[in-house]
Amino acid sequence: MRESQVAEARPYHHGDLSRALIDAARRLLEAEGPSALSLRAVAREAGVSPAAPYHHFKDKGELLEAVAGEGWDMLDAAIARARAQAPSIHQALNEIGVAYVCFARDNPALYRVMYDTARDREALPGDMATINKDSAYCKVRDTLIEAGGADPRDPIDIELATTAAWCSAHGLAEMSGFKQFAHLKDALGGEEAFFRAIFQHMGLGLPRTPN
Amino acid sequence: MRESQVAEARPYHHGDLSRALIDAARRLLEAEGPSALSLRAVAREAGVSPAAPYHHFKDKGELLEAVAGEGWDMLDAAIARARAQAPSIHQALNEIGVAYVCFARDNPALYRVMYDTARDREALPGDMATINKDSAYCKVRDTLIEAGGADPRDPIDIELATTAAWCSAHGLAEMSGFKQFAHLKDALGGEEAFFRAIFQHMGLGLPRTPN
DNA sequence: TCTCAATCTTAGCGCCGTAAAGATGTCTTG
DNA sequence: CAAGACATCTTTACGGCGCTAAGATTGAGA
Repeated sequence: MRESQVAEARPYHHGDLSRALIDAARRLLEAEGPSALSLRAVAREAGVSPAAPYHHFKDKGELLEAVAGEGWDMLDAAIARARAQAPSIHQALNEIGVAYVCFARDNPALYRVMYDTARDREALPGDMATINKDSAYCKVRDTLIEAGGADPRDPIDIELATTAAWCSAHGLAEMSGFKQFAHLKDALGGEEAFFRAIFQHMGLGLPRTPN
Repeated sequence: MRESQVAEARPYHHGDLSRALIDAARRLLEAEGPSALSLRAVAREAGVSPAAPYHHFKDKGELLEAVAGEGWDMLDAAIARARAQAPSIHQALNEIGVAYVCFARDNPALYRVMYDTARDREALPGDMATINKDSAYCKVRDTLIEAGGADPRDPIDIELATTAAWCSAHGLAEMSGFKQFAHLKDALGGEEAFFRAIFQHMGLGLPRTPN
């Protein structure tokens, strides 16, 4: 080591700062929470000046969008895994739901950023169907049809059923970290059991009876 | 008018600044959105100096808690109205759900503040049952029992069913403003029809069939 | 009336997002 | 290989933020 400098004096032009910034943001996000994620802190974490990110992202929002994008990819992968491992089609829906909520529980800050950035934008889960055939939304939709929870010949019904399932899971995901459920989780023997019980009550994908 | 001053030079000690600050916050919140709500802006809106609020609230969070508290009161009232007006017990659940989501749609920024402050705290909807017998949570729970969606002799089942319903509604409420549902809302002839259709698919409070 | 405590203001700290302008290194073209 | 064009990064600076400390003002109780 030619210098006692620990960070060994980053070279000329850094190489791939976009990548480094996104990684730094994700690190900070899960370590300190969403409120602590400032653009300056990200730059600090990546070892560059506060203005450097602006050569790779238009503003803070655009960096967060990039972070959120990776989040959606991770979520897609988790849903795919859950669906592949489910023993039956009827269990698949519950497994997908549990996987969804577990993702939110394990990446709470990332999950919030994903929806915060999706809120304002034009594209959102419902629209992902048109963008990405491997999206979690499509997997939920197809599983729902296969399980008999939606009429495969009625596009509106399909979208409604998928949206209903998605919203239910999102609601639980948003509240999964709330401390008041602690006694329910204890009573049921763990968080996943709690999630499963809630999904049971939601009756996702079950044939609907008239009201 | 003794002065061309429009705001006519606020008197000695203002009178009830807490109240004025909460009102100013709510005004700003719905006018400019949650991100625009700074403590300084609230003070400006109320016509006092940036430091004045600190004599009434420990910090920004405490002011937001006060705002959120009024939000929960408003929500309780809306739920009570919906339940009272429902013609049948089975329709009551759907009406409550629709009222809940309409509240979130009509007060989006307030709704976010309500959950943002609830997230960190110890108390939350599930816990409100112990605090306020008139809370929306209790109304949902009682209606659920009456409709046969929960076993009245199983406290755990009651809480699970209520939580499931609550989470479903919250999920839809959170996403109710997403622009991608526009075509569904159009196809169904309005926002409320869309909410109703989603709740229909969720099957809230219906007797559950085994999985 | 005098004092005191509550309330409000001014001033200032360090943080933030962002813009403008200068420095530094790479790439292209002759 | 030289030289200018270009991308990338840094420095500096602006206004706004949450919050604190110290000083001014005022209403209320002794």
